[in-house]
Amino acid sequence: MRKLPPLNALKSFEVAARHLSFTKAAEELFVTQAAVSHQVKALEDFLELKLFIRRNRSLLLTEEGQEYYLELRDIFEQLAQATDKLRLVSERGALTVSVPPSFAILWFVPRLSSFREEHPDMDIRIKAVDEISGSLTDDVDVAIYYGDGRWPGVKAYQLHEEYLWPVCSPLLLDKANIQEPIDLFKQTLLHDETRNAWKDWFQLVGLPQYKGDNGPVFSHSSLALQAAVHGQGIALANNVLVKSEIDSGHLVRIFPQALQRNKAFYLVCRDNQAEIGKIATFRQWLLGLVQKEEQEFNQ
Amino acid sequence: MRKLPPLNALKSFEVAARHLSFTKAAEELFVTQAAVSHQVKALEDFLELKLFIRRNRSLLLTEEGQEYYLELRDIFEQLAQATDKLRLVSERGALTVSVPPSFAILWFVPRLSSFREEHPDMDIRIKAVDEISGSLTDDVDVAIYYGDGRWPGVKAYQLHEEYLWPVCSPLLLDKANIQEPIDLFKQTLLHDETRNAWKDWFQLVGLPQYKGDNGPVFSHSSLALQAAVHGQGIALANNVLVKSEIDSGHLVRIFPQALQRNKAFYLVCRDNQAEIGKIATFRQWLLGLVQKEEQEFNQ
DNA sequence: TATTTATCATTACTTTAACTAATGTGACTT
DNA sequence: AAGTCACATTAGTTAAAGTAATGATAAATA
Repeated sequence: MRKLPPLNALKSFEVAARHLSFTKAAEELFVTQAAVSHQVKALEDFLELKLFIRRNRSLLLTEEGQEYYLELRDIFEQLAQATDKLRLVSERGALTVSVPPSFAILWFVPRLSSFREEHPDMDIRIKAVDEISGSLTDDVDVAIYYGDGRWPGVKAYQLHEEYLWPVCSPLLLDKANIQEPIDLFKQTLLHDETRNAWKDWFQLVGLPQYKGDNGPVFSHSSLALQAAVHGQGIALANNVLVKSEIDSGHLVRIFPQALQRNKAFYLVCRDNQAEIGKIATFRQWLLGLVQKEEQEFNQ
Repeated sequence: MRKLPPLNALKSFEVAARHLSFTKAAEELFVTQAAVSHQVKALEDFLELKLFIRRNRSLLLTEEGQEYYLELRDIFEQLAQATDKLRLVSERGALTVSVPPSFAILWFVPRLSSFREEHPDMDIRIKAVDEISGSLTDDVDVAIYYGDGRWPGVKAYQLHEEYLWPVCSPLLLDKANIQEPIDLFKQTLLHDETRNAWKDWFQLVGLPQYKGDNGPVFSHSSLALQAAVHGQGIALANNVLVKSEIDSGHLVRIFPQALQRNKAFYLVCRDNQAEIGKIATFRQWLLGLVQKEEQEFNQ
């Protein structure tokens, strides 16, 4: 039927053309430079034309090579996308979600059983990651990001309205005689890595002179909350993350003032994958759950 | 970088999906059924899902397989096109032209030297073919078709206005005393395989009762003209094909009546290749030449 | 119901394609 | 002039693809 060029040679060519170097291409392909040289030569022999101009220290594409490369790049891109998509259209098999650790522990994992009930065929693989940037990598299908909702190349769906509340354990509240914000000056403040949060809160309640920088700093807000549960001080907690500890009575909210931060947790996926099978299923479940919980809260 | 599926396995899959049969796919790929089976299995293993549902006498695609197949088909189509194009963008290397034999001998080949002069880097490979249908095959880039200009999937450019003229050698005309069309009744008529041409011509000149079916039949009009040159009878000749023999005086036109047939020679190429390098170059030369010759004729 | 047939799967083996290691080549660098 | 960098080449190895033979299954046929 069709007489297609040697496909594996095309792959070598595409990579070599992208790097304009056989040596670098070989690294990317985990083969030797000689292998790339062979493959490119085989392709050139098949096509009966030169794709590269070999200068001694530099490699450049011929006109034909340049044109072919651009088309091949698109073709391989399409192939990669079609293949990605394939993995995601079926309801069976796993979906990998990257989640910030605190959100995972305090909110996401406790709610996962509801997903398993609704979608027993679909497994969720959770990957806790600290760095947002670049966490939507090859092996990750969707992610939870914390931020302002503006990230390039992705679709982001906000989950909750979020605030920061001062919280502490009921025991501490009993014995410490905390009536007004100014009473916190004598207390240990617990910090996570969101900088200046306490300072901003004191500003909010009309105490701008206090920096609120005493007390231990935890790498993750879940650790700060854990410390608060154990009566080690007052934490400034995200309403979403702290919800279950408040519901269970392990922590109490000690003032009505809530600090708004223009940041929230977002469900994030690649722009062009938003509507495909598993990803849409997962999004519907997650956004539905958030909505349901907010309705219950407002009743 | 990207983790692409095994490319050769994709090819086997695409063919198998097209035929819905491993056996037929194997035939197309010139391998055994087992080879296709292995390749498809390897692909399914890589993707971790089934592409086919194997029933005992029938093979069908799973939903995922169907979706993947449709995308792959497009991708391979694009690849084939990009590769074809590549061969044709460069001015170097050959362009293969399929030409009906008579047109080749009488018109095309004699004019080829002008092309070589204008485009010394570009070789023309001529393939004389009798059958128009399907002559624009894999190995042929452009073709000359004879017909009404309507063929699906191709671009067709008409070359000349065409008519049929009665012609014979000057010697025969001398000795045979031919004054009016009715005098041809006593002459040997030479036929090529365009059926009913003489009959139609007699109808044109008001002699519908004569079928004009005596005389030898030649498989190609060039042979009929060759017979006419040797004084063996009167031929009904295409004005384009006979031009050089008339110019040289080997044949003379014996009546002014010209039979119109709504058919002509066309330059034909694949729809989507009309504007690429060599093909456009060749078309410009050919159409330009035709136009120049017609201008000279009209002066 | 038994037999044949068509089609894909599987296994053990062979062939071919891809890759490697070592070395060569030519031009720029120092 | 010696060193280095990057691709080419050659000969030999490894891995992928393919084959041949056989097995399994279910539909078609007798």
